[in-house]
Amino acid sequence: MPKKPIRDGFHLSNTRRNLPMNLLRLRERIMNEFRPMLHAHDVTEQQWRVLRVLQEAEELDARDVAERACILAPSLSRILKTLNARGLIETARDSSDGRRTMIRLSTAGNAFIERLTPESAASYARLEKIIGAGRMAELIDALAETLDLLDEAEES
Amino acid sequence: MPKKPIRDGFHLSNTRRNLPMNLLRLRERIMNEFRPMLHAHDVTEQQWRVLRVLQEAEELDARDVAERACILAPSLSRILKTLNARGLIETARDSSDGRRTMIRLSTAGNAFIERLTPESAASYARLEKIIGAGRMAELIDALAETLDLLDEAEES
DNA sequence: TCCAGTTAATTAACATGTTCACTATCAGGA
DNA sequence: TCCTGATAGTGAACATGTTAATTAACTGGA
Repeated sequence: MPKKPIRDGFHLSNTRRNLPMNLLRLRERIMNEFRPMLHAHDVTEQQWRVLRVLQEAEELDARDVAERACILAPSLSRILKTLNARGLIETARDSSDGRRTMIRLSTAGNAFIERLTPESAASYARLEKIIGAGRMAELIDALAETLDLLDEAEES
Repeated sequence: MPKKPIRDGFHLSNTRRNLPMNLLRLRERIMNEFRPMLHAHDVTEQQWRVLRVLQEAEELDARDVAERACILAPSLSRILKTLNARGLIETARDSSDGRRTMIRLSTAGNAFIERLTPESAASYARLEKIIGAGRMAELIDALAETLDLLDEAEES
């Protein structure tokens, strides 16, 4: 039986020292840098994530898009409908598995991304200047490593 | 003029090395640990954040609650309405400033939090075991420091 | 005192988050 | 072949995110 004293077994950590809260707060501040740009081009954060994930992968099924963009399946259904109606993506049933929907950027979608990329890169550069390139890289590494730890723990 | 070569001025960083994306991904994994508990007690993430922020502060106006819980004013309006109807909080107009709404936990609200605290603490402890207490503390510090940097930059 | 400018909060409208339910499809065995 | 179970995707319902517009209340001067 562990004997080490716990200060207060039933006390919640202060929200200023709370990991999920700090992740949320930092992300909010950072997104404030990007939101005006996205809004000016009439895309939401989530739509932009979908487009970027597609740009990286050429073609993906909906499941992979959802996972990579951190979007739940029901939300993705609606987002894909919107992006499709807007002509930014193309969808097709997988011939080898009738359940899957394959998704890819359209020519217009690629052009759209390229139009926004300079602004996005500029915002990112501003952030990097404030945070510091070194610190920013360390933070990204720390986040990625922690993600890996959670993935490993999940498999057991 | 800086001469250092930029690999591609108009190239977006890979989403696996993207700070906002990693913040989002890690937060999602972590919240997966807490969501079942919140759902079992019929509170949303956001409602829980509001309750916890109130617990820390005794009494706050809506503006402070919104800022501390990372919730926008329109969302908070709806959430307060829900929590009030449920008897977990009490609201009153500020006597010295008719615009402000002062908010505090009700007795039932305090009891509710205390009922969930053991489960929440247990989830947090599980996470800490997976991530490592040291790494977790470092990560929280790094996030807090980065937040401070952004705050300072904003003031100028 | 009056008024223009600011702030706190709410409402509206649309997009997304979240869980549940449901359909269609696939995979593996009896 | 049939059946059970698992997977991909969608629809529904309610809560929240996001921006814009609105109302009420405060503030600081002319």
